[in-house]
Amino acid sequence: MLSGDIPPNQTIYVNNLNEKVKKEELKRSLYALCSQYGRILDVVALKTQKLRGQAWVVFSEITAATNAFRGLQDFDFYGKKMRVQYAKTKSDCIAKEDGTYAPKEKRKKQEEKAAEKKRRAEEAQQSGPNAATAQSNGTGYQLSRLGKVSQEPLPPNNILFIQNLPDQTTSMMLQILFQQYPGFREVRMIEAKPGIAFVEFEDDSQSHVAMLALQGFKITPENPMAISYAKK
DNA sequence: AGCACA
Repeated sequence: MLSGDIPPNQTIYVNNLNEKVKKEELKRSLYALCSQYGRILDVVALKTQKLRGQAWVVFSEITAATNAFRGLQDFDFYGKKMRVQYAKTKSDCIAKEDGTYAPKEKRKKQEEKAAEKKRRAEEAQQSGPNAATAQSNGTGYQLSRLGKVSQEPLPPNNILFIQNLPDQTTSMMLQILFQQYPGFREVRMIEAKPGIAFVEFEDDSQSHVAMLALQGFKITPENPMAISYAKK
């Protein structure tokens, strides 16, 4: 078995990831994908020579990690099959929770950190706040956004209309989520209209299944997506 | 292939 000798851990270790994906997007997409299995406390990814192509997703429960471990094995993610294992050690954010956290043995890692920081600057990517670091939200609805969500009842349609998406959402993120449901065809986003998207399925019943499954799904903790049928 | 986190 792939898990080999590694005992269950509430953090999963994922590798064989597409190294071309920018770090922030990678983390956000992993957050979105893994949220289906439970509450996520943190997503860690580094693009250093040694650590690119890998990530750690920290769940609040081991059971969630176990479900993700099984459910996401070989999942097609940015064109590569995810390989999932349990992490070998406890994540810092967990250690901090249970009081066992001990600051690192410094030096030697410092150089790596510095290099990473430099790389990040070169990447010159637009960044948002934490995003994937998530959690501790409670009821966190963004009222300004939700106010804009229209809620008229509409007749079934094979095309879904998605609202209240966070600004950093990409069509690839939505594809990763929606392609898990049968009949998926494509995602369409409009540059001029942030926060919304259209997702097309082959027929009404298939779009309905996806709508039920992903209704209220949070790509970030503040943005539960509002899914309705598109207008004809 | 590669198991980190300020």
